[in-house]
Amino acid sequence: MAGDRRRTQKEVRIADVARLAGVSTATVSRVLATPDKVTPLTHTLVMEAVRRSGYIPNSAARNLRTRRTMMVLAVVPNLANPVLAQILRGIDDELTRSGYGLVIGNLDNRREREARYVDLALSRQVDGVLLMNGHIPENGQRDMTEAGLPMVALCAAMPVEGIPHVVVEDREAAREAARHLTRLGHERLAYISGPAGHVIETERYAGFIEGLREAGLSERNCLRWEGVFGFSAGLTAAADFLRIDERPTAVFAACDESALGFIKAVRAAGVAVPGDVSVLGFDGIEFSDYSDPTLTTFRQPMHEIGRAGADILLRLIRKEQRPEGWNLRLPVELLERGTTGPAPRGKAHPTASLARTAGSAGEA
Amino acid sequence: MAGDRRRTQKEVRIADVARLAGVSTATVSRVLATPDKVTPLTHTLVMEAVRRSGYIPNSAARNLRTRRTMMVLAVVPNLANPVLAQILRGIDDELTRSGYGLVIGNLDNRREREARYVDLALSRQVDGVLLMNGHIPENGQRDMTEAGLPMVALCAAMPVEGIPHVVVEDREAAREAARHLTRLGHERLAYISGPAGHVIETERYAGFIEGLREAGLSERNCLRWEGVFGFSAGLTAAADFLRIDERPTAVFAACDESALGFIKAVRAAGVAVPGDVSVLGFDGIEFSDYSDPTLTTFRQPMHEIGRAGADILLRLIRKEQRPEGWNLRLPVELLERGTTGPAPRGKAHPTASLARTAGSAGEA
DNA sequence: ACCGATGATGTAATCGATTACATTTTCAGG
DNA sequence: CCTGAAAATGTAATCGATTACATCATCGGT
Repeated sequence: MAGDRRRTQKEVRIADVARLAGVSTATVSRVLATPDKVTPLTHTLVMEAVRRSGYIPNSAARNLRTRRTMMVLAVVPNLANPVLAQILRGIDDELTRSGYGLVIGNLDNRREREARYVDLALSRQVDGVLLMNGHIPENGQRDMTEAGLPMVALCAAMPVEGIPHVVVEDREAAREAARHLTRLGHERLAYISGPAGHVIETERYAGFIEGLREAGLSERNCLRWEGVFGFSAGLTAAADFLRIDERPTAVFAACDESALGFIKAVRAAGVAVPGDVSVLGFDGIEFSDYSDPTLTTFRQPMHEIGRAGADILLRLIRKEQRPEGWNLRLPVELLERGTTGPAPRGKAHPTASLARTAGSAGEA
Repeated sequence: MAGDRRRTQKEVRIADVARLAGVSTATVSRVLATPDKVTPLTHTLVMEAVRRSGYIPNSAARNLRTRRTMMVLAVVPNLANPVLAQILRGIDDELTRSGYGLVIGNLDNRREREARYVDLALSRQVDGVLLMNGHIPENGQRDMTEAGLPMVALCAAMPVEGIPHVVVEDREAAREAARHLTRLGHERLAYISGPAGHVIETERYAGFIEGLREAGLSERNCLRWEGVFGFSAGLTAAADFLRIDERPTAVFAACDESALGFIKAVRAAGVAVPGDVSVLGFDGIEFSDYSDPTLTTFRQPMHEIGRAGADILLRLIRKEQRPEGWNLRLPVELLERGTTGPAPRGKAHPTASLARTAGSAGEA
């Protein structure tokens, strides 16, 4: 009766099971962990005791002893980003297959949030870390490398050596973007960037310019609008676009949302897509196929990025010898859809009526 | 030299810090946990030792002793769903504020995945659970309630008593949907459902029918297409729609993706939205404002659902007395945008040319 | 100058599993 | 039937923190 009231639900410990089964705790543990090291009889005995008592091992105790938590931390800049969400699904798939759990380290685009996840990792609350934020998180005092925890970078390679990464062919894709657009006859282009200085951002821009050069153009033919990954970048870019005298006839956006934001805003102002301006996205999010017109874009293998990244991380955790293929560069696929078309011909200002900043400073 | 090689990175334990600072482990622990219970001198001494040694408490040990993990599990049907992603952001915000971490239990729409998260919860790997899947997860043997863990249901109330929930006014909203559409003169309606039997699904349908009744119609005026939460439901619904003789003039979809899928498919077949058919969504995902035309829909307070749910859970974890407001029904807001308009008048078949299943079985 | 209360610190038990090592059982081979 | 290796099981140390309890120091009040 005494000491009875405070535990509404019984806490069953391994010792209870052992007593119930008439064996030692060691044997119970073995039955659960290595069933083949145990007599069939004891096995059934113990399992029955487990069943009857409703025993579930306490993971804190287990983690302490085994020095493993079977948990992985995924640090993402923004949980709500559809690309990252898909990558997380891929990660989750692979982790689940190996019995690992997923802890989300959502930065919500605020870098100061990293500190918390550094602590999480360094306190060994997880066995490994997947980084999708393009750099090593730090908390002011220390950074994540200090723990000696297995880490893998996704989407963007790390600025330091020794961390395997899974990325896509950003540069090549951007080059193809330039090829695609110039081939359609576009000569005045624009680029809506992601966050300045971001690795993949830099890659994509560089690739785009390279592609322009190949086509006999240069970066002087290409406007650059600074932005973030999101709709807003497209909106502000569009605002500028509409203000411009000699408008670009093709726009390459570093992500689909920017592209879609841009399209919405310019169409609202009467600009036709792709009639007046072609728009090319990047990512291939599900929604890009449901806009009107459907968005021409590059499809990233999002699920596979996550899956492969998690796979590599698990191998690191298991301390497998580093084989080839610790670094992956996955290809992307150009989806030619409805928002790109031939450059408008003839007049320099396809939408001259809207160009308010200059009368008609035309050229050809 | 011996035993030196296997630890590339030193594992600093609390005892090391204690020795370095010339105090006991208890004091070190106190400095870190309850700094006010300690002399300023010892405080600096210990902190200095912590700094010098790079000590970080081992969370497994701490969790074992304190019986807390400072982690919360969120069970979601589908991580990539934009509504759930936004809710997760809200959850994360609130958890972060209290120093809690977030473990994701992604079901990926496969119910058998629940088992794993039941184990996770029952093994006390987390301090509480947020359920967004509309029922109590089980693993065949046992279900989540057995652990006596704090739980809160989000989006959908639980079929059992005793679990606080945060939901939105699904029924009221659906009634308003009916009101909105009938007021525009629509009399032949259709409903694209979510997964059959899903709580919120049931609520929304019931509300919609109620609304129709109020307008003097009945469920005989309303087609019902079974679906899931996603684009595909809209596509299949559209396929059926296009096949129909007497087409509905207004469609209410249980989620924005279904609505958008429907719109894409019918427009591809030459049906005008909202000219020939009005479409009303639910959720108010970010994209719904970037489709063309922009989607008329109900905006859920997604972030707030997550935030409030996490808040309640944290209070449960802290064993606060149950005040009022453990159950929340948040309002939704109708966003009247571009996909709903007056019912097409005159001919019974606004798009008769497309109705291939019947010649012209018109009426009015 | 002494007492008791208050506050700071130390000692050691504790959380609940895993596992190294010791012990017992089993069984093939002589 | 005996022997020794292999297999099964048991005993107890261990993981690394927190915290109850014991001890010691401090200090105001008389």
